Amino acid sequence: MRVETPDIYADLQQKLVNVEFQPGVKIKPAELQGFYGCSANTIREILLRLTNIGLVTFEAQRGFRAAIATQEKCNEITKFRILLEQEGAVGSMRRGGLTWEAELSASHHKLVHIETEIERSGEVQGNKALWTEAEQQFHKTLISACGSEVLRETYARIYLQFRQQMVNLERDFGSSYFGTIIEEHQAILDAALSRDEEACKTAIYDHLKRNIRDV
Amino acid sequence: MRVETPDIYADLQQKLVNVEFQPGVKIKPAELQGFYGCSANTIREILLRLTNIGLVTFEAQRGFRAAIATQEKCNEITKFRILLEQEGAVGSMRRGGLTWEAELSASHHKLVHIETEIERSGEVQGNKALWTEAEQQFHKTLISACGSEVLRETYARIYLQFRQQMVNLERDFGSSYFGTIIEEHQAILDAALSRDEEACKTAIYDHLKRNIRDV
DNA sequence: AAAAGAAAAAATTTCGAAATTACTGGAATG
DNA sequence: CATTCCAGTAATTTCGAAATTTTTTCTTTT
Repeated sequence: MRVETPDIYADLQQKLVNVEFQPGVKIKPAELQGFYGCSANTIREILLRLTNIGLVTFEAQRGFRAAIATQEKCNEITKFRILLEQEGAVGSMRRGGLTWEAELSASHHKLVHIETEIERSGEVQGNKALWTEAEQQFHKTLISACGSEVLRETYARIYLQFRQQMVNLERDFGSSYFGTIIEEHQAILDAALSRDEEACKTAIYDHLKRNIRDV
Repeated sequence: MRVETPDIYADLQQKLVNVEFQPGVKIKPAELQGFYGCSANTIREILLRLTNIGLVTFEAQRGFRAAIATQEKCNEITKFRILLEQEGAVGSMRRGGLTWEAELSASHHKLVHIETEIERSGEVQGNKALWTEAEQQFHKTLISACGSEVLRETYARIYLQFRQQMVNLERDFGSSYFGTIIEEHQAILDAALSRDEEACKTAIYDHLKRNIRDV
């Protein structure tokens, strides 16, 4: 197996986000070297870059680990995500035009389609990567017209950390879960398209509040 | 000259923040290697980590540059900094106790001392590093009790970028500059200590708004 | 038997060089 | 005269191994 460095980066990111490395587990360049067919140094460099976005932790002389968060930190990530998403959504509602509305509708449509399918079939595991991608796209599109690249980049980081630490560890992907999620995404879409800033902020909060838990 | 890796990191960060590398200029590991007495690879790794905090840009196969921002991006950084600092300050006002108040007073006292000295003597250049440090400490302390490590880390990044892109490029360090700054810092301190959230948010905005310019 | 210490093993970090890729300046072509 | 092509040069990226540091294991001591 011979792949380019950017592909290795993408693959590792995807594996981390989807918890193929258990949070807290050690990640040794020398072990991945064989799998990816490159030197340990190249892996090291990639891991160093993944620490930038918070998916990996790095301690000098002690190597890398898949990031692990306490419940308190999970709460921080969630609250911070809410702050950024509310700010970004409001920005988009003020500056976004027809193109933004169309893109938001489109990404929502795709998302609902996948969520409905999962709810109908009950098959979560096989559709998770597909759903992850669509969910990210919807939220990304929501804030895409906010006019701040800086905000979007920070949001992207936090979103991945959120996913790594929470979505995949969700206790209950049971029967009613996707039904609820569908409603929440609908509420965000409706508020955004009708340019109701307060309603949209509330909908975002309601969508994410389940991840804030008592310590 | 033989130094440890963390020292090289700190030194380069300090140089970048204080614009000893002009924004946009190429930074070549092979050239710094001699100065720091280590291999080019070590420099490369350090630069990679400095891209994490936005002080350096990296493009595959094209190496590193001191980050350079358009006026638009400067505006984004400023607005984002305002958002984070307002959120953090409000958090501190709600959760911070006597210790926080004392630390804030202390860092403000130091800052005012330096600013007054600069205003009196007119000697900016020689005191800049000292002032930079004190200014950062004050703002950092302001949000230190907000209860969110995630927010504080993001703020730290943005603060450094702000400094790199703006403070050092400030057109006018003239006579009245530090007088104005002193008043603004005082307004922030007063509002924070009296737990007046709206006044504090306004004071933060007023302190930073000069950096938002028309494109 | 627990704690401290020493030796061995494993992992991380640094290095110098080889391989790859981008850049520069000049010659050939239209 | 401008443009493209080509070689030479310079920079970046990758590599495998050496040096350093941490971790583990086994011995010794209290």
